Amino acid sequence: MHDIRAIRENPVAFDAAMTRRGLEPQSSSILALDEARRIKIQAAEEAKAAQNAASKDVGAAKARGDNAEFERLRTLVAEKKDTVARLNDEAKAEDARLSDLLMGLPNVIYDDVPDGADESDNVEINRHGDPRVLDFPAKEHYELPGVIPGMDFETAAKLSGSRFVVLSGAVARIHRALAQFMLDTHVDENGLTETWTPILVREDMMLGTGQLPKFGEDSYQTTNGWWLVPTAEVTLTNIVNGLTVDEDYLPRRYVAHTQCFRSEAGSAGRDTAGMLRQHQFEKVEMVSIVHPDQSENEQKRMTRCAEGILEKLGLAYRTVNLCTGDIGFGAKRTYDIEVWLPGQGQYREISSVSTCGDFQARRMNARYKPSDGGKPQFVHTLNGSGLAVGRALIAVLENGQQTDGSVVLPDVLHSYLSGKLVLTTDGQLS
RNA sequence: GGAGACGUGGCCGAGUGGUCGAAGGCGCUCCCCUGCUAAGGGAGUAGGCGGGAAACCGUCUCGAGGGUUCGAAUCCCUUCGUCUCCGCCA
Repeated sequence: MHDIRAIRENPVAFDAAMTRRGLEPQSSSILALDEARRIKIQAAEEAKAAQNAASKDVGAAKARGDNAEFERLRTLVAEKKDTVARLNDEAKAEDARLSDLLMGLPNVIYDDVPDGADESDNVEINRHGDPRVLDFPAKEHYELPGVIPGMDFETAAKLSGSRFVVLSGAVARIHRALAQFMLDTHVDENGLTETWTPILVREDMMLGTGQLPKFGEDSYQTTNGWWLVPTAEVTLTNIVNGLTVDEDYLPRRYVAHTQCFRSEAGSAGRDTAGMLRQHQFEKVEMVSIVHPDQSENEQKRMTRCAEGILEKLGLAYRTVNLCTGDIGFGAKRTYDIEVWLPGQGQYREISSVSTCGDFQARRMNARYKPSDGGKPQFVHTLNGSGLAVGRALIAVLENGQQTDGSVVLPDVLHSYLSGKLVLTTDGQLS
């Protein structure tokens, strides 16, 4: 949601911001709606003020016991009522029109976000480790002999359809180990608060974080109106929905390991092999609710948290600043972290760390009360994957592959795998 | 799933149709007094929206939405949530 006052004050800047998003200038239609809305509000409030004043006179007459005057005034006020109701409805309608328009417009992007049309224009800002060079043809994760028995797409298709998977045995264990490792690291070393949330949410929550109203096609909804979260960003961020917290409540740093559900509408045919892109997947998600002055540092901090997981897993990655054509609806800036996948011979997204400024906070009406006693201000919200578990599994499997087809797993998983850090070619841990 | 109760300001808690944005208490802020890890006195203490340079004015908000009424925190409906009892259950 955008600050209508800011648009009023500087419509040119707002149009420039929307243009960077590839949209037409919006300010003239916004300001027209705003003007109409304010006129209606004024008219409605003036009429209501008159009615309220008259109603007091009615009460006074009644109290006095002046029945004739009471009846006369009562009729008079009754007549005003219709006008007030009409003007009020009109004001609400104008307000809704403006709100609908604003809710559908994406966040204003920071200046240091590169211009560009698609992911090829993203700008690399960090790189760690060297892509592993194999002296044999690299396999994709689902081609590895030790993986095949534990990653069953046929059974999943029978159960649920395409873009689902059944994991079993060692592969399922490694998948779980990765999630636990990430969660523990974030809690023990990064100071995030472990959180467990619902994954079915009300529509308002999806509006709050920006999945709705524009991207309903990307998520699933139950018959009674709940939405399955596409990411725990929805629940973790909306924890502060509707709240005005004390300043010293901030920052709030959450991490949760949850299932995520995405329809993947529009990505038909893409990444159909393996478990890179699924309708249901797990993710360890980080969310920070911070004071506006802290959000710039916080994005760096969160990015380091995500990168740290990859470093501990011994995986090569690069971090890119998403360009204007690739960045999401609610973000002001997004750093994607891409892990090297030998099987594909390329870097693929495994984490996305976004700062949303006060964009989501305005939608959620999430504020903090300054310690100095000032008026409540909107908080800033950030979210980042730390990491996508399924993709981390892929990365670990592909990067650990050996000449003989076995897979050597990262040392940090030692305690999570009972010390068995090799996935043998027949699918066992040893 | 069935039956019932409840939802007021930062907190507690009055208020069942009339000048109530809302008594009182607590907490907090400022001032005075006192003079020492006590007490007392006074004032102030929600937010959104609209108008205004500002002071300030108007409007809305007593979980949320709608309705009845000249007028609702108070009556009605819907909805969300909490609690109690019964049933069921991982």
